[in-house]
Amino acid sequence: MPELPEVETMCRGLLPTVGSSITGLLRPTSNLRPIGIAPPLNQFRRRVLGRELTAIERLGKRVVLRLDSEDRIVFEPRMTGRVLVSESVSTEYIRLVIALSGGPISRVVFRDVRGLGLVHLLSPSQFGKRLGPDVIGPDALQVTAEELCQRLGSSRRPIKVALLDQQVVAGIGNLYASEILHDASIHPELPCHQFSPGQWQRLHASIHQILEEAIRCQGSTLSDGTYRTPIDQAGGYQAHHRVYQRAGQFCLRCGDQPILRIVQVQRSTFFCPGCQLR
DNA sequence: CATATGTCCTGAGAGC
DNA sequence: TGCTCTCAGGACATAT
Repeated sequence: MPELPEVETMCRGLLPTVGSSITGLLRPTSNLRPIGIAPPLNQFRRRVLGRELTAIERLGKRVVLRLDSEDRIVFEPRMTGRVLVSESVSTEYIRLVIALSGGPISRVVFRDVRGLGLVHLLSPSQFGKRLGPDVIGPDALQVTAEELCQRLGSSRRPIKVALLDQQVVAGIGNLYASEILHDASIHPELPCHQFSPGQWQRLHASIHQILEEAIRCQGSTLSDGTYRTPIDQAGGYQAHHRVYQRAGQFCLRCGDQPILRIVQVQRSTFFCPGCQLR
């Protein structure tokens, strides 16, 4: 499941496309249900053909390709969406191909097994309305401890639930939320309004610590193998997981409590009852 | 307004 | 073996 570190890895893989021009937009014929592409393919193609890529940016868990027309192509991988630049990749589940010329990368592929992902072409005003700062919170790598406290200090929600809210802070998903809270020694069910100033500081430090390390490892490739880097390699951060999918195994920090799995908002949360006190 | 729940999707794995 | 069932969780729509 692509969260901030995985999407950052996708963006870095796409960086060499800056300066290239779009020469084609293809949707492989298949029995696959077409994933959400807006506007419809013909109009999409008309607006992007011949355009130059001017920047690759990450917006929370989305990949943004800026064009010289100021339109933006936005990849939203959601659960199983993947961005690939590799030539030698299976054609299975490919939903969209962007052909390029004038640079080292000749095609960008959006592949998605479950098909929950989306690709949008947005004008500047659409982009501002749908993905502007009122809709998407500050990036998890930019947010300060003070901002976290401001945004959540009066919320009654459990911290794990609040961290998944992209309007609060952008980029954290289910996997890294558990890892971050374990690193910060904060119980996932602790309501935000009960936080001490020191806990906001620790949370902030752990957000940075965990996400930066996961980026260095190029993200987490889980046993289902759904996420891989843009050149189709496995990430490495799964070897660093301390709680995620480790229910029943002893905590790697305190060593005397087994990791528990609970469910919050219909999502699994993993934590150590010894290290993460309420 | 804040918070809670339902929905989409397909492959993997469990259980019989 | 082969079927059915459940689960995984992004973002958004709808409900309380």
